[in-house]
Amino acid sequence: MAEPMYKEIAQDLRDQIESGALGPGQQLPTEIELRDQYGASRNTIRDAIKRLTSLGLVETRPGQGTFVTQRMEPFVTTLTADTETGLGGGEGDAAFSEVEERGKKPRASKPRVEVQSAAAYIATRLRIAEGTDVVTRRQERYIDGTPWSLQLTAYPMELVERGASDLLKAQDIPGGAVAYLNRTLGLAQIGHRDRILVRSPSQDEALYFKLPDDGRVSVLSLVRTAYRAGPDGPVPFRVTFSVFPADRNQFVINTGDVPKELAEAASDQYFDARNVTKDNATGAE
Amino acid sequence: MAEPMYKEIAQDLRDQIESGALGPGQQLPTEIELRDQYGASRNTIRDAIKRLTSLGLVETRPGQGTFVTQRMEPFVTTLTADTETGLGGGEGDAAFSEVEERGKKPRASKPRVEVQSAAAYIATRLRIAEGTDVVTRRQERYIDGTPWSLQLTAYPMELVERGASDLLKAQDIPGGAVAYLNRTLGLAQIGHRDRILVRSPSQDEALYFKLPDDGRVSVLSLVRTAYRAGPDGPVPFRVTFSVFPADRNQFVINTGDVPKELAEAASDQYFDARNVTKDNATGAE
DNA sequence: GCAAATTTGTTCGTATGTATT
DNA sequence: CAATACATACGAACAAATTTG
Repeated sequence: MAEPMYKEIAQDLRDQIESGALGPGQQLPTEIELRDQYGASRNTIRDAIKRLTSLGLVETRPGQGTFVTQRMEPFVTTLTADTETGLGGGEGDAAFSEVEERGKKPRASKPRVEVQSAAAYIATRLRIAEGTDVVTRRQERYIDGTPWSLQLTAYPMELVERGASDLLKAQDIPGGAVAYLNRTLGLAQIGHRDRILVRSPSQDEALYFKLPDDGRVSVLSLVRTAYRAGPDGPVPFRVTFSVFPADRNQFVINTGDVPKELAEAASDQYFDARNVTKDNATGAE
Repeated sequence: MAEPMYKEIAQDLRDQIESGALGPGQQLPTEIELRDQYGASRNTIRDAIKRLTSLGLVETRPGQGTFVTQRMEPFVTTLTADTETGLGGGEGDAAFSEVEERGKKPRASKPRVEVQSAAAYIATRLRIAEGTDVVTRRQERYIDGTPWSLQLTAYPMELVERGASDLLKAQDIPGGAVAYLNRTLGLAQIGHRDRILVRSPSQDEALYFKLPDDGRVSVLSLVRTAYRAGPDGPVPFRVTFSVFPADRNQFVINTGDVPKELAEAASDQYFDARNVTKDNATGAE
């Protein structure tokens, strides 16, 4: 009984949830009922519930009650490119067909195009001088009406000057920008590098994705730099920053020869992964 | 002033932190001082600080004070395989050299080997019947003494029976298990598929990684299924489950031809990524 | 459509415990 | 051992959101 009361209560409720005694979507007893059940004050009960909320196990709805969290059906994005289109990672038309294959309704906003002088984080990745003009194209993606990702792609203005004027149009580029640049400028993408990290959402991101404003749902940030051939090795010509809420997204990376179909459902993945480290922490080195 | 007081106070402190007025590691005023500064009760101040804690912006140390969070230097793992060894994703020796290249001291526990009948989450991925014997090898990895990842790999017992008896030894397999299987059984890995998701840590994982016990730091779960050639397409022969705390890990995926060196530091990555969606949320579709 | 009842949210005061210096 | 700072716990009152009658 070394643990404080609110943690004991939280643990007790947690066990009930994880054992399935309290199923997803089910309502917990009210704070008053729990107060009486556990013989604690309402504030202590609230501390216990706050803990469960922070763990993502329950959510409270003012005027209604406290409910066991219902997991959203995650969507799976394949990060490795289709070798023909050079796409992948939720880009352009490739993302759309991947979504549609799974019986969902994808939608993307019209791109918002801007010409701006490159900030450091863009300039570094495109290996151009800070302040050089770049075209940025911003887009949001939805699946079945739920906001799924935010995306910003930057191209050196030089590509427009050389004839790729459609980059400035606030319209989707049919077949994708990579194919367009190849057609128009003979610019071939020879590879790309993705960089992944997880962080808590900015306030804007939390608002846009309708995430709880206390940062308990992380976002996954994906930065893709695409390269064309150059005399001294690959040269970057495009950088895309994507943001995905971590509670509704999974990612797949295929290397070499792998089966076309995934072996297991996205929803399984979540529960399976928890079993792995069961006794690991206690194990000595 | 629609917002409750504790949120206003939290926002004010948040602005100070994000503007740099309060730098990493710096101590905030004590609860009593903040109470006087803002003219609120101590409990309200504590609510504000709890919010900042949940956002990962500050951490409190009993008896000492509240401090702006110091970010750990993230470590970067390359997920795509070295085509020669077929490794990648923090596996075996490949992981070690990647760590050492960056001037860190890697260490891995001796593998803990078990023979067990395959649970569903292993059997599905190896396409074997549930209950079939599998060899599991568990390992923990450290970088400069900090626990960095937990890993469990499962092989069908059939591989041991066919002669790969070293899989049962509680020792590292020099050159990696993939090379060993190739040497011993002529079993060539032709590809692998990674599956990534982010979730809150289990209690064991939080303990092992010394993460705060309220689940505010997520873990990234990586499931890698490796394939060999078969008459009807790729056949899985190995599945690895890895868990990485999201606050100290980044990942890189190379596709096609890309520069050897990364364009930017791991620590930049974090801050850069936040700038991207600045005005995105407010923008109409 | 409105009022009452229910449920969670916010804020305060107070007392005492625990960790660190 | 004393002082300081955060942690736990209780009680109370009122506010805000939602459902119900």
